[in-house]
Amino acid sequence: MKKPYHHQSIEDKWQKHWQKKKLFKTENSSRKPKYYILDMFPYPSGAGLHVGHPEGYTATDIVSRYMRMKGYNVIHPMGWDAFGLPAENYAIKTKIHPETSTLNNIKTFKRQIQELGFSYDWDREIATCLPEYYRWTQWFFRFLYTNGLAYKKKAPVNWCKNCRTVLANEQVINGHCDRCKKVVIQKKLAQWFFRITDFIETKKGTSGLLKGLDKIDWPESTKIGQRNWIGKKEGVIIHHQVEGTNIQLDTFSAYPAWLFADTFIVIAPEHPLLKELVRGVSHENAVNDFVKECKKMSTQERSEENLEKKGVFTGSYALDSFNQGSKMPIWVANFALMDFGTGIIRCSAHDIRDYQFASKYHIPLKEVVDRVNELEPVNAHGNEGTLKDSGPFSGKIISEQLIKEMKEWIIQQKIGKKTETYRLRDWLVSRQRYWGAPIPIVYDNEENEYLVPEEELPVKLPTDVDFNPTGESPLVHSKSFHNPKDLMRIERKLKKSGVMPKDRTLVRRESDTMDTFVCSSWYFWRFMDPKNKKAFADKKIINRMGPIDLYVGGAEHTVLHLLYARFFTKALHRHGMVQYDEPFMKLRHQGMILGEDGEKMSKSRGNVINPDTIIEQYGADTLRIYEMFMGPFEQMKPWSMKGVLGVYRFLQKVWRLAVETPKTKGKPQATTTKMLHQTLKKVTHDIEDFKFNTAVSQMMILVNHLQRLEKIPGEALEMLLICLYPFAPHLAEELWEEMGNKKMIMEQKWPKYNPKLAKEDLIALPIQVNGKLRGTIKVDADISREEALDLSKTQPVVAKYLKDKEILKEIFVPGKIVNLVVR
RNA sequence: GCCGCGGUGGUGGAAUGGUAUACACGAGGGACUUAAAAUCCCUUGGAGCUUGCUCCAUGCGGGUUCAAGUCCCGCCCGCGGCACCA
Repeated sequence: MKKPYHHQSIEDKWQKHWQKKKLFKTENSSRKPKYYILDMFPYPSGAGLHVGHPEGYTATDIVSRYMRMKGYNVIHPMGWDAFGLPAENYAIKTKIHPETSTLNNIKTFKRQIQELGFSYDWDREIATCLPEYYRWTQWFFRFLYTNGLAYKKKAPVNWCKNCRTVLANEQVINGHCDRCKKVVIQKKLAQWFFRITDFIETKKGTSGLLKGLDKIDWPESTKIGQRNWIGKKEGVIIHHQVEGTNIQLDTFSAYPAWLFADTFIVIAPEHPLLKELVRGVSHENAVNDFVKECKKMSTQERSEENLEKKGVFTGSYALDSFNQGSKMPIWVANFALMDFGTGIIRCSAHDIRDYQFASKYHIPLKEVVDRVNELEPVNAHGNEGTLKDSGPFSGKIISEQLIKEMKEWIIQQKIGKKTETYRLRDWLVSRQRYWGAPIPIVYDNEENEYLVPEEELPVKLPTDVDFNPTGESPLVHSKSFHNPKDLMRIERKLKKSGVMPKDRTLVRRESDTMDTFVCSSWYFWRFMDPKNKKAFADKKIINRMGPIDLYVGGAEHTVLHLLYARFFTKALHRHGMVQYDEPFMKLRHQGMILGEDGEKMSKSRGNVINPDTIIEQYGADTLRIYEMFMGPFEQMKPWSMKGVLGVYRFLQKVWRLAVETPKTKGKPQATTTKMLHQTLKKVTHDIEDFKFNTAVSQMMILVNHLQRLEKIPGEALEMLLICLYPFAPHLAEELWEEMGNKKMIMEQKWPKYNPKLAKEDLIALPIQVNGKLRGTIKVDADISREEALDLSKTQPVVAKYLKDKEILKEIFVPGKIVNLVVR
């Protein structure tokens, strides 16, 4: 009876069956324990699904199917991160409305994802660009605003001339736009910010963005990435009086070892105190010119590594708090940055940058450590040397302990205080773009801002817009967006509630939209209660179904998305809306899949693999298993068509085993039973540890074994199919049915392996002499020490090495090894 | 410069301090076949010779240990992140 493995019809059959019967629908009311497994939802790009997507999705699908068999109520949803620049840029080029292209892309993505047979509950599908979703994104804006966590500020912002929009700090890579790679410049604009910095440290019972990391199961490198991004530095602030005035200048120091060496001070050109420091007309002119020159430069130019260090003397001196009686000239310098420390720096010969600056302008320097090499300035961050000319610290060797003492001394002497600085800034969320959620704010004739009342949400995106970027949001010129009738209605409501004075009139809406990262900062809650019309999600439900037990996605979201989602969770927690203050309990990243040439897949290189082609030729089950078998989940790895074929052959082998090999009802032989339990054990542990590649190889070992049998015991086939099911659900389901089972394989319980049966009872015990392998003996696994040693010594291959030697030491590790140390 | 990750056969990779190279790919040989494909079986880290034994191999150099791919110290190389950071 020959019947070929026909993957197309099998996969089509089971996918239809699953969908028609809604077999993966999750009820929030289930009595089973919940387990929430989430993929980072994709941006539905025009290019369609990338082979990198199914890598993560297969992993979560394996865990989902496994956990369901273990008796959990698994919530496993999928949706679309559907707002964003690419759709808008596409609209500019082709005049196709972003909504049209996005919905089209979603269709393609959904088809492709469904063809891979993932067990998503499609009744929970969401798309962030739909009004019923972004209504709640706007609700979150209201929530943050109401609680003082959203504010508008005129600030120098990162501006991309090409995209004609503001970018968050996180979207500026080396001074270049994250999207178009063009140089980013600074521009002063009124922008909306979220107060994420209020959540860095633990406060009011909500763990901070730093502390919270300690209690979650995330890759250590990701935690470190978040800590670095937050960039907490503990140090001291030093106070200085400006000579002849009451002005106080504060400088920051993270490492106070060299403070006695400092001889001059530099201040950032943007610093508000600068004006008050300028003395005399000539200095005033020079400073004004210099500030103007600095303003002309872009961030990129100003942070160029070998930018010429430039500065101008202000005419003022600060009194040195360390060296009594000394005066420190105050300079404006282009390397002093307003957004680090206090914007003012104490400078010394022990910093290469400061040293170069001082040499150029002939500013006197002082050294507090003897230099080894006269030509080189001592590195400021080195931690070697003995201090001299350093007040009470002269003669002491620099050490962690000494730094501590110096900090204490500074506080005692009242010349400074302890402080922390952070790299993290508040999150700039305004975007001068169309394809995003409108910010729910209106303005009156005096430019006062008001929140759009909740019942007026969603503030819908209009369709009468011109996409060509002008630097203003396309919404500015939309007539329907600023419809006077709507504004009057909102005005009446605002006046009625007493928020807005009677003598004013609303004139316009806020026409900026929100950063798409806002939409993706809360989507995991919407999945829990996607149809809710009264709230973004029911409070009881988000406490019941959350937090996310397992979150899987690319490592490129190490900072941005993960930090923002944590911030949202903490904001809700602080205001009593949710019981947990971390959203993602366990996080794993999939490694990037490279092209066959070992390079990143890209259209221009022509090394892109289309999942559709693989599915058509080899089937979804092959693609799924291949991507798991490629290598360690989190590791980067190149694609191999030959490898795909190998997996396909494996599945065909399984097929033939089940369909062509005669079955027997009897108990499997001892060796087969052993291998079954070993496989079950390994697959169980490997799924839980995300070691899918070795789980697959163990199943291959089992299949190779079974293939050699004349008849295959039914029990063995059953167990193999159960192990295989999470990986290749279509094939497993089909063969399960083929075996004559009435119930589906997905309804089976995940069997517990028998540790006794999984254990080998006869082992090949290696015998070493002086650590070198000299032979192995077949023995009982729990052989005694004496027996093992005796047996070892009498082995001819071993005895040869023991002849005329004195045995110094006998090592026996039960079940592992014998080592005889001789001389 | 700082932080993180990695370096094992021809290739992807496996290995709680305990037989390094599982599993897969590729290659070679054989069976089946008129032939090919498919399938199955055998061989496959390197070197040497006396062909079943010896030596050498986990980026390099040291160390700890009865025993190191694994732990420690010092380097080299590749990848990723941050960086005029006071």
